Amino acid sequence: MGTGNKDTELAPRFQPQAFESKTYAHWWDQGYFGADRHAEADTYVIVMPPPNVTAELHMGHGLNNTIQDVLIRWRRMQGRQALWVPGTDHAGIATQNVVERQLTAEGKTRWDLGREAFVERVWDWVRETGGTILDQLKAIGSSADWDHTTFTLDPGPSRAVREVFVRLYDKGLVYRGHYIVNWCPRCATALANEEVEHEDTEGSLYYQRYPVVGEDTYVVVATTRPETMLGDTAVAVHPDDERHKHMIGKTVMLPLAEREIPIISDDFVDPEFGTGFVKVTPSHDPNDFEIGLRHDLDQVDIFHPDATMSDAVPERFRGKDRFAAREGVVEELKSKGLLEKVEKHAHSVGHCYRCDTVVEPRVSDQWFVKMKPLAEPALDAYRKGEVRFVPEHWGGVYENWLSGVRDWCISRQLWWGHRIPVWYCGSCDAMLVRREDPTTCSECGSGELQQDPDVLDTWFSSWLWPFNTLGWPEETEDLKRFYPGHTLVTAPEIIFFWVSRMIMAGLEFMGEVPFNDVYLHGTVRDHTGRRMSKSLGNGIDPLEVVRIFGADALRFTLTNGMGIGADLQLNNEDLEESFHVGRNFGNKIWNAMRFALPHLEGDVDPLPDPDQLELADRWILARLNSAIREVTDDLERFRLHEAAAELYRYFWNELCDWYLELIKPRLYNESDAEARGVARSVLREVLDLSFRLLHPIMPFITEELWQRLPNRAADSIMISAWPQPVAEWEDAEAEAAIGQLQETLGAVRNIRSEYNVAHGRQIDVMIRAAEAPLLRALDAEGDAARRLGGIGGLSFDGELHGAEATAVLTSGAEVHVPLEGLIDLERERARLDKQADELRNLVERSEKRLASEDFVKKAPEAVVAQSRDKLEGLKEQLTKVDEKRRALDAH
RNA sequence: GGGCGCGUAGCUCAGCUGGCAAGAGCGCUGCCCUUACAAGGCAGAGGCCCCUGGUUCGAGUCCAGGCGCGCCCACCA
Repeated sequence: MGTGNKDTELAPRFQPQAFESKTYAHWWDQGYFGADRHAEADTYVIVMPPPNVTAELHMGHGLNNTIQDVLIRWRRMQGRQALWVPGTDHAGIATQNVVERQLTAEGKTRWDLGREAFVERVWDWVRETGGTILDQLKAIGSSADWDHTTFTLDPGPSRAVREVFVRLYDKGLVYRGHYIVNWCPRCATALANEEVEHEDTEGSLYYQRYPVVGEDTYVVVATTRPETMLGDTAVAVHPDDERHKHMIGKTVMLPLAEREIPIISDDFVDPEFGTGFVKVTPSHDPNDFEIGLRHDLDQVDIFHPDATMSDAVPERFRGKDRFAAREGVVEELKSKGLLEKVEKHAHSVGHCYRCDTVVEPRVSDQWFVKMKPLAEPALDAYRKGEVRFVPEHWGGVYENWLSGVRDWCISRQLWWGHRIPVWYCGSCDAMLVRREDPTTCSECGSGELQQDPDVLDTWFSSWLWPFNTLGWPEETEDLKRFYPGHTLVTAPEIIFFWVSRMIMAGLEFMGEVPFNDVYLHGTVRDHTGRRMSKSLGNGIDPLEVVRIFGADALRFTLTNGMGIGADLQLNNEDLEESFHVGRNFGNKIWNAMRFALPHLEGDVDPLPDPDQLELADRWILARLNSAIREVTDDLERFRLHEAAAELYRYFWNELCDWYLELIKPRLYNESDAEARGVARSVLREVLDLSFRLLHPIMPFITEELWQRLPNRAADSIMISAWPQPVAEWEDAEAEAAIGQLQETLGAVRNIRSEYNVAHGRQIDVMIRAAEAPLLRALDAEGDAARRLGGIGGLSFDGELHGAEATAVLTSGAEVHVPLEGLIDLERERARLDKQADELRNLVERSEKRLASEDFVKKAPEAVVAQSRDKLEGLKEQLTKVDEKRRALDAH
């Protein structure tokens, strides 16, 4: 970086704590996170799913933001004007609940404080804790443009909310209605359908007798909620129900309440269920509400907002909680002989998604958004391919939901949030829907205006996120330049809440979808498979992981571990087990550089002409090319786990295990400056490009090490160019040669290991029937090969005596190791027999395949040819193994 | 009631458009503190790819059915 740490000595261990925060601060100071709205390049925009403003970072955030940062860093390196827009959400109901819980602990309620003081108290809490999470995101390396940080209650987004409300109202898409909605008695507010979580519950079905007026008989209704009978205003049967249709028009006496209610007929009733008679409670059941409208039934609201019984019920029940009332009702019915029976009954019960209280359907005045007109374009856009989902099947979920979408209840009886921009005139009853606060009534001039007490659903501001963060409704430069964006990274559970609504809002207000790709990642789980959550106490604190293992280890582990659309399991009881792979990989990278650095002192020439390169150089460049191709392709297809795995494999098993070892002879040989120079140039180049490939996933260590490389092309790896494959680096010849060398050394090492040849002891190796690639490799990399195999004398095509350990390679080349005194003939026979068995097996399979006329005729020619070659090779291997085995017998 | 996902080594999982002599990490076994790395190196053991049928020259991969797990939606009185 600017200061340029040029130490050639690195600490022997990777210690991320030593540089991560310093590196991050430097990036920010240099302004690398911002996109230039005036630059020519194509943009790449991600809007961050805004975490709740008072949230603390958990692994879900860690995963979500790591993915986004990988994509942003990669696209930025590709030269796109990459903008990642961060921010926080006021999270109406969630935040209000937190503060209410604080009040509860103090023995107070929000009503004790009053609206103004309560909201001020929430603001205090937000000021105290808000934004913490953004700092925590920085600790994991997030390169969001913090200058664009937005809070959903900021003046801009607040203006946007009003603008949207008024526009939709003017279009008739926002309306006020007296409907039955989901009501949370604890939060004392309405909820949208999506905010209700259904849980299967083993409940009871109560069969209750309602005496028929004027007759000595009764009808039996079945219900899971006996207490609601106090609000019944009818009993219904199906119009075609032969058993019961004669009852239509009669009247029953509602027990306990002692009210007379009619028997009516309605198509809704399923004659198969229960007795065929249904109690109708228009105030407390969505279906009954509809029936009530059709038949003009009374609505008897038997609950207070907190679900205690209201004055509409007989005095003895008043004030009781709904569940206590249920018991009371059941007891009384039983004692009066009006409870026929009780059956077990499985059904699902709705719970508030924020406090888990059982939701109560309740009739009230609420504001709604008419969804159909907004949903149609959103469906179209999806069907035309303007929005794609990864994994694809989520598109079906999106489509399904939008196709059957119901109107969206957007008013909340909360105090924390965007106030509904509607005023009611106290003198002429006019309703004013305004962008700006009115002071007088436009109808009558009165100043007696009361603003609607409710606030808007949090998602009513979130759905504008892709453009309200860019200044909308102002026609800002940002908006023109950075809308529409490109990728949304989030979890599948908010497809309904957020993803689909953003698409609707984008189309409605901007005329374009807000992003093209929706990447949906899985859930982080603990080692027992449970979702990690605060309430379960099984979470892992990402910051603790950063402290112990570093942000890069965290990021690598998350990226590498999260298969596309799959969940990620981590062990919250053993952080070492979960994160050491990432940490170890960091250490490997660190040590590769630690090895390389002393060899890169002084001037390092650029890559020489191809004809000056050694075989190993050509090989690593070809392998690097392949890594560039694969990693880029994986990122393009959101296959981050495969990108990570490929990088791990390439860097560790090719670059470190082989290339660094192969060039050691040249690097250590000071007497051949030219050969050493070539190795240094290639080493520098390969590390440079490898660090760049690694950078999106492991930004800190790559920056730290890249800064120490000579001949850097940029001030920071963050803004260096993403590697491109180089056509001249393709080199099948080098790949074949080194490939055969690897197999040869593998065979030698295997023999050493099988015969427990001491590590320091050199052995002679004789190779017979080597093909050109292997000869070439042994010629070019002989010194290294000797070192890696602990080989003393290397000879070719000599006489066999029988007392050698032998391996036959796939090319047919034979590796013989004379082991005077060490060789155990029995053991060697067994080795060869095992090898021969395996080969015979393969030969058999291969022959069988080729013997099939269908295969030869129908399979592609290349496949058949490959199969023939393979068989030939196998046979040759087998022959040689057999030969050697016979020679051993003769010995 | 409808829909979706998953079932591959002891564990956690890759395996994308069918060509696999089925992979990785951890764990396990043996040898090695070889001057980049013991957070390491080298060598190895370990698999009815859930079951049954089908399509195909060829199935871990595609199709159908079954079993087992998980999730989502639904006006389940």
